[in-house]
Amino acid sequence: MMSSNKPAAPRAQSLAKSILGGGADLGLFEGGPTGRGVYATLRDQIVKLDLPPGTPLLRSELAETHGVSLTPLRDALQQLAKEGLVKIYPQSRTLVTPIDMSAIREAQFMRIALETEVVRRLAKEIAPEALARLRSIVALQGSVSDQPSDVPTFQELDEVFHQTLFVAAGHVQSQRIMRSHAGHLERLRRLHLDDIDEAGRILNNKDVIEGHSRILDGIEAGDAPAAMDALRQHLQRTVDRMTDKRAAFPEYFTQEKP
Amino acid sequence: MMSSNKPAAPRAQSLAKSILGGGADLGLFEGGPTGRGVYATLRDQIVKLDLPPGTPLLRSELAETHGVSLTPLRDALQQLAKEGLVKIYPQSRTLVTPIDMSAIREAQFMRIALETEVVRRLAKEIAPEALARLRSIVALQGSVSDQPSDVPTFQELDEVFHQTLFVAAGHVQSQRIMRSHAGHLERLRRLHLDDIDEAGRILNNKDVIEGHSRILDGIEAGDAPAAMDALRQHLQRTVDRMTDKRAAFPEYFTQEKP
DNA sequence: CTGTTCAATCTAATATATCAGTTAATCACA
DNA sequence: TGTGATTAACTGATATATTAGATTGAACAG
Repeated sequence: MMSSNKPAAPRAQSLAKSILGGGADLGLFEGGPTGRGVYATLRDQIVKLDLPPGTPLLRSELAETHGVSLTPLRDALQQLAKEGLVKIYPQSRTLVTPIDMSAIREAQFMRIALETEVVRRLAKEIAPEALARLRSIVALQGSVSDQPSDVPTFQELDEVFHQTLFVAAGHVQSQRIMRSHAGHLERLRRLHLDDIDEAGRILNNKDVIEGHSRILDGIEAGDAPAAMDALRQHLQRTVDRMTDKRAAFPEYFTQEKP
Repeated sequence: MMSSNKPAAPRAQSLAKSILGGGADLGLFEGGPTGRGVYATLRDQIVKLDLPPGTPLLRSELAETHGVSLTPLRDALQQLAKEGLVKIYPQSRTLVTPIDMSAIREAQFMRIALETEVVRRLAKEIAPEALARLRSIVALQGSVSDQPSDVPTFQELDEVFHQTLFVAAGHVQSQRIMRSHAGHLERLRRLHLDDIDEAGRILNNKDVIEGHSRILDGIEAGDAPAAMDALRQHLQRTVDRMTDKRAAFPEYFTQEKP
């Protein structure tokens, strides 16, 4: 496993892009192409905090800005509301929602539950080519440097790894459903990624790679409890690193009881 | 535990209704009250197979039949499409989808994964009043007879039990998300429930009650593996009883490779 | 008889208008 | 000064009209 100080190799970048390139809507948008385009744009802006929590979304303005009529815009806002990223107040107004820690906990719960079950099943049976693919992803991660400029690529490969687990288990759809409810978590993650030093701390490449390896070791050995424990520790470690950003950005979060 | 040949006691029925009474949309519909009403009606018809797979849904007719305009009808159809119950062909037509076994497998996978994690967490920590509540639900199930007329009530209590597990673990939202993708499974179940003799065989009260009790025993003993295994067996037993209805109703199902 | 082309019809997506409810500002009164 | 009522403006939900794409059937050619 080599660690290089150059930008991520083209292979690492292209693999991540080709698998994850699909786009923001995860196939969950219903409606025509116009609405889909507005939805993707708005979702991106919300998740990237370009439209921060509390922002009022004025339909007449948005329709003009995006050059669309009220109907596809409505479709887009309804989908965003279903994901909890927007709150539509009937007959009144539409606001970007604050980051909701309970939604985040739910997303984390779902992830742990679903992915643990995936790993359990893979430990019982996995196609050799799937295991080989997972191993090669981990190896590819090892070729990505710790440089801040490579953080996005490493993170994408991390996502590829986890997605490949679901693919191998034949349950991609569950991952899609799970991810479609992860908008709050994405925003929280964004608060961290905006700080590149901190991002580096969160995504400690060596730790992540080791975690992935231990998961695969358990799977390969047919040892479901070991694989599941490795995954739990891996995911828990990720969660623990999310230092509480609420003190720095209280206005971004829902008010929660102590 | 007494088994009576009279219709389910009012308490059993009222408890189930008061908890599950919420309605068909699980809070996932976005749009106004008109669209919500049409959505609920259509979903009910689809799930009950009153609108069987393959049925074309003509918007002009539906709008007239339900006394609504095209916009709320559109909202309703889009939500149904998101749940996979309807397929909207752009610029062309809208059809009720066939029952998709892969969607059913996904729903079952999600259920097993989420509920196993719930049970695991409850075995580590559960509020005494929550455990008492679960025990009382099981006791109430024991008071429901095996009579065919009591099948709906028993089934509802079954749902109450499982929902209460999620409530106790603080993850009701995950269950809602899971159930919102269970329309295909609901239709398959419907094929069975239409045959009351078979429904009785599927829902063997004593087995179900015993399964619930073993889950709670594991939880109460703080024995996560035992509780989880009990749940797995319980859910697996339910799945196994779903005899393959495809031979009898091939036209209701998607074509699958053998 | 089969395949291709074309036009009419049908249906969903989008555009625009109207209705229904909410909100904020102003005024009157105590 | 504070409170309640009124009204105009604003915004989302619904209704209706138009556009864009798909489908079907008829006619024609080989």
